[in-house]
Amino acid sequence: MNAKDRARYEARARIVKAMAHPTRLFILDRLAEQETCVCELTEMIGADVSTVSKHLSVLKSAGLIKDQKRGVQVYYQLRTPCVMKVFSCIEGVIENSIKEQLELV
Amino acid sequence: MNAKDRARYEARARIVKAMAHPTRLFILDRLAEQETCVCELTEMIGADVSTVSKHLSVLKSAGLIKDQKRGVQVYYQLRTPCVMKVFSCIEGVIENSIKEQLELV
DNA sequence: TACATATTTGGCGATTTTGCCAAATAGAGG
DNA sequence: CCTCTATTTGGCAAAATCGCCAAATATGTA
Repeated sequence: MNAKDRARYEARARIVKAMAHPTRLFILDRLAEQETCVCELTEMIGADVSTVSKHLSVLKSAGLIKDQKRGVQVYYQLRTPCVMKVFSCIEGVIENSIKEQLELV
Repeated sequence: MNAKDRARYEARARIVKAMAHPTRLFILDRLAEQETCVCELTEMIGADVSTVSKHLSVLKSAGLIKDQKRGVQVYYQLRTPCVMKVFSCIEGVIENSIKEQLELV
């Protein structure tokens, strides 16, 4: 594997890593449905605001979401809808695993 | 967010985390093309065999790949082809980011 | 200006991840 | 049985991630 390929996989990994957390997956799921402000997300998630804010900043630096300030509040939006396709793939993997475990019994 | 939802996002995150490493993304990419043995992957990646083996075990426990022993060698295969869709989504995110950076200039 | 609310940032301890080495395990062939 | 090759596992130190608290910042309002 040459340097160029290595760089490509690292770039991809940066984005996948940004998604690799239950709270961040929840945020993406929610934003796919509708844009939401930090305070609302914080309430839904039930963690410290600073924690939620940091998760948002991870998603934003990865280019997955964008923000828009309105008054005192900051609304976050999904930048690309294809994130949902990723979810359906993941669900497929989970279903496969469950099926297989049933077959073993 | 209730306990059931929380569990669902954690299950998803386990799988996304399994993909969240450049070497593991490379392995998935390669296996999508053709099944490959550990020794071959190790050579392509250029890391210690034990390192590659551990990466493979991460992908396997997540249910993303499966192995098949043939003689002394172990061949790994993709368990679901939809991983490639994830890649195309990721590429889209990367392209969006690049476009936007160009617009800023 | 002073105050209240919303959000981000700095920092810290705790946990997890990563990659290498060394050692253990497994199968093929002499 | 012994040896060689392929692979996995145990263990450890370095690096990254996580979540909370405290403090800083920003904005709307009295």
